[in-house]
Amino acid sequence: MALGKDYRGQDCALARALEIVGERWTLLILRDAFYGVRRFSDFLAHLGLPRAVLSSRLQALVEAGVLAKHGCEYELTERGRELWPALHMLARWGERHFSADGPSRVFEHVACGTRLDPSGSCPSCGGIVPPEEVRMLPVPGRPVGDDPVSRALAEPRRLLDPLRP
Amino acid sequence: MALGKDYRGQDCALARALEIVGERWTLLILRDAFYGVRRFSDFLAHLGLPRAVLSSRLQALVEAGVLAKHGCEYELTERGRELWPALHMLARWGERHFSADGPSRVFEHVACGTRLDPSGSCPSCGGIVPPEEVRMLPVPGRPVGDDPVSRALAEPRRLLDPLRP
DNA sequence: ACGGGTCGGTTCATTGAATGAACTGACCGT
DNA sequence: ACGGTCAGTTCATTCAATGAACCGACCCGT
Repeated sequence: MALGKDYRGQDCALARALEIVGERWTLLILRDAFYGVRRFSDFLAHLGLPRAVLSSRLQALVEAGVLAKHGCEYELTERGRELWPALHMLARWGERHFSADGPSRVFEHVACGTRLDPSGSCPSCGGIVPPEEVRMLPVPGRPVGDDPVSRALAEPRRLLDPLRP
Repeated sequence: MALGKDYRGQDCALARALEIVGERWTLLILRDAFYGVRRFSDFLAHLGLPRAVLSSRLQALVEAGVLAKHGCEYELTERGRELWPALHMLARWGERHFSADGPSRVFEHVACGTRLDPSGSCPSCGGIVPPEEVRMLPVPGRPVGDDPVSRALAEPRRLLDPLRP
């Protein structure tokens, strides 16, 4: 964004949220974090954004308490993990309306194997499923990128499980 | 955002969604649309963004089928109204973590008067409440802007009800 | 019919963020 | 000591955001 990333004068919770996660690339960085990406070079290779931007975004997210830096790994905090339902809803909306080829990944509740509904709830258990209890399953037959992250995400994975052992 | 608003090469529904609603100001414009704002000058006065940016965003949203232009009014389409739960969740997240003074507005289910939970569901009826069935109630004692929209939003309103009669 | 005001934009120069390539320095394994 | 990877920083270039000025259509009162 250009010229001031803030939304001064808006007495509105949405404006506060967008000042943190509303900049270009930020929500995609967080999506990767939910997929288990933790290292600078992995974000870089998978998202293809400029290094300077990634560095700046990670720093801002750590300052906002959304990510925490442990050594050279960035991990979602509780505050960050609470974004999962909103992120999931937004992604399902994009999928319904703008993904010509249908979903590229589906999400299910680990406990019961039921596919989540668009709101992020488990239809059989009821209620929003936290990310630790969600498994992501790639839809087969999709092109797979040639970076290590894309290859790792071609296998089913539980959210938040680190990509590297 | 600068240099390409798209996220090429991401086979991801979230990237598709962000190409539509991920640019600066866009989600705030849509929030105002849920509050009943429909006219160019009302968006302008309430958000305080440059006219050129508002014009460009409204045009893009119409092209994407999120808004529809009727005469000189912009209205949410069904596709646009489906964004409500995601928008609400993001706003509640911002409110929990970054609104020092607590909520400035609260939201209740018109049918039963119950306050919505953070996921946008009605605790007593169960299930996500569509925006037509949500009433917004401003919290008293807040500073009110001096534009017509801010004054109108200082009264309780049902979402999507046009601001002007 | 004319003049003034509002509305819904477009045009334009300036500013600053995003981009991408090059560079730096720490750490590792051999 | 050497080469390679990793995690950034620096820097020139490009392009979107900003804000002010401008423009035409429409309405209203005279």
